[in-house]
Amino acid sequence: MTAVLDDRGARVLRLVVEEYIETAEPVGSRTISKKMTPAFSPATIRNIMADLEEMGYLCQPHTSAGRIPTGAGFRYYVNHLLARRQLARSERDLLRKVAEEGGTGADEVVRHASRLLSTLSRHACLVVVSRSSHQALRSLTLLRASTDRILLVAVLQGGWVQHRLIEDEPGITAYDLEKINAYLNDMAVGLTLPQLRVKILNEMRQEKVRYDSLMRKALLLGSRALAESLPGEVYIEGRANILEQPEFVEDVQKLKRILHAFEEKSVILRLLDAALESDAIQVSIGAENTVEGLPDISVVSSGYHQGDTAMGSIGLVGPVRMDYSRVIPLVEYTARVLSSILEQR
Amino acid sequence: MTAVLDDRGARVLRLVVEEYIETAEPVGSRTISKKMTPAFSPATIRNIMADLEEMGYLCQPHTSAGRIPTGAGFRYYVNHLLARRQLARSERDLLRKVAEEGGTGADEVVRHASRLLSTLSRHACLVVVSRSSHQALRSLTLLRASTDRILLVAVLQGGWVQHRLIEDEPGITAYDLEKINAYLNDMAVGLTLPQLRVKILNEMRQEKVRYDSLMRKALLLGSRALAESLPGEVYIEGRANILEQPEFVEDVQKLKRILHAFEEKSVILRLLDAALESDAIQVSIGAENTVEGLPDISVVSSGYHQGDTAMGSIGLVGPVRMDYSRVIPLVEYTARVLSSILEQR
DNA sequence: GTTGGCACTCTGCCTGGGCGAGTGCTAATT
DNA sequence: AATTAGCACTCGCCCAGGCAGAGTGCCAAC
Repeated sequence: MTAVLDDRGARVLRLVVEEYIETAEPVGSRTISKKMTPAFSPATIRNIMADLEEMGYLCQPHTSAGRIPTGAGFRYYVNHLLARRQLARSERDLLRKVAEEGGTGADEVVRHASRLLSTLSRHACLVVVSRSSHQALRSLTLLRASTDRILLVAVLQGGWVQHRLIEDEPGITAYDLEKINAYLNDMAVGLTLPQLRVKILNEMRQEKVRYDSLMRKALLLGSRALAESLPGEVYIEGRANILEQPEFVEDVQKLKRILHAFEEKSVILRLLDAALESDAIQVSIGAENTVEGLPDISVVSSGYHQGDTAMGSIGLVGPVRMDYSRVIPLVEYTARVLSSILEQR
Repeated sequence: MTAVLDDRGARVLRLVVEEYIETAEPVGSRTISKKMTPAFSPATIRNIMADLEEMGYLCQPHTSAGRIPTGAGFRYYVNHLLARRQLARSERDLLRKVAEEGGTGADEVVRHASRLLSTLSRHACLVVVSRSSHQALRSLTLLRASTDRILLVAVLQGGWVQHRLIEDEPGITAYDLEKINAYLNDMAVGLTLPQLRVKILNEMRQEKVRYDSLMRKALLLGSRALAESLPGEVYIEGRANILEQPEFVEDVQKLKRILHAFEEKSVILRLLDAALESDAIQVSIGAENTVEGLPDISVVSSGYHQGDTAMGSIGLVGPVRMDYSRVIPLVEYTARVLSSILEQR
């Protein structure tokens, strides 16, 4: 699979890929011949291209059209041939500046960055904000929301706010609630949500709890609130950008599949899965991603973090024929900016 | 404009519209002739259709094709000819059942209903949850979110929760915050947010406030938190459904415009504007809506409410050639279910 | 190893003719 | 006076055929 190419072959492959990225049309030997330095005649190029085809890097949509890169071809290109284009200073500044003005809440910042990234890249941008099980609690408050519902508000390290409604334990007065708040807060602050959950379950087994009905209520409410882990948030910006890609517009089936995928949170999560735990950039080309039925898209994604804890991932979705040399640095830089902004809070 | 049709004309118009809704193709005189009871020959139908064209209800895409209804034709159909189809009992039950299981928070319920409506109708469904200026506050709480930020949590009548981060007034201790909470809560409960805002501004002018620094801080925080009214929420479900419509698929420009519109909150708001304050169903056909540049879509929408206060609106977006006889009752019923579910909390 | 030449293949595009659907008009019919 | 049959006409659509262009593979020459 990973047959190594000699210098000439690599150059041709690179030119074919880049030409194809630009035009979305099969690339012929003449075109490459003109672009090569040192120049070779079309005939020579044809020979080389035939070799590349044999190795599985190129293919012909039909006899006697030009060639287009295969998935493997793109993969080789990304792994070995990619000249990572520097972002223009103006773009870097724009990204940083706009992202910094993104709003007060951490969620807003993330969303803002994603919108910006989608505009700059002209691709659809997905973001996952994983409700981190690593963020420590800064405060935990229960409020009465209605006669039979209580609102749990959790503020996490770094400006993340979560709330959740829980069914009420009957007979909790406002006064009780205050006590319970104080009690839970004492227990909770500094822990992560999963840690808190374990702690609560442990406490509940303690002897003393049996005799203190208030404590019992507090623990019950707490355990109920944390029964399911808080779900992550998913944002998508720039969906309309997928219509900029001729290969999607020409095939409505693909369009449908992509738009459908965008409506399922679980699918998005799987698309950005790879990037979640790592800060390195992840490139999934064509069928490489873990989602069945989307063999025509590439995902370029990166995790972002807050201090030491992974917070989520951000990524672009486009056709296999993506301009990786531009998209990769864009995503990389955005993730970095995001991390650095989040760090400051 | 509103030229009244005689019985025959009305029948032909109705058949043309319904046929066109079904097939998306221009409708010829022969087709109508076969469907009419009592039957008329194609020639007669042609005469009638020519009359309808003169009145502006029909038009021909080109000489010697069949006819398609104009916007005015659809309008006349909706206003005078529409046989409102009953929803199947199964659909009604499904809608009600699923919507009732929609979750704990009011937002979740709304979102759920919208998702369901989009599936049943096979159109894109928009919902606006207007952060009502009519909902009374049930509680108002300030929490420390970080060293220089405070979190405002507002619980409104009926299970709506809002939060917002505000910049801190320096030097507010946890103890202060508790006092401030008690003070603000006293003032706020039972008022709507705009009312509270006015009250706060009034209080600030009072003499006594000058001498009580805590009160001053409280009012300052309050006024800052309410400086901008809380924005509404917008949800869109079933975007992929617009690809089910041949007229959109065939024209990428339309597709782009629609998808772009879906990415702008303000545009969505304007699309559902008409329905916001009224509980009656609103039908905007083609260019009738208030958004420039979307002359090809129809919006069928209805407000929903909670008790006596309007909460927002829900609507379907599709091509002008929508099956109004089905879509209208669907939206109507969903809005009603939504209102009744919200009432129970 | 590289190149020029050549025959071949395939697509895209244009053209023209035939077909079908639909129309408008007029004259005949009821 | 309303309806209908008949007829000539107009388009859009589909298909076949032809042509141009781009590209290929192979072979022989450099």
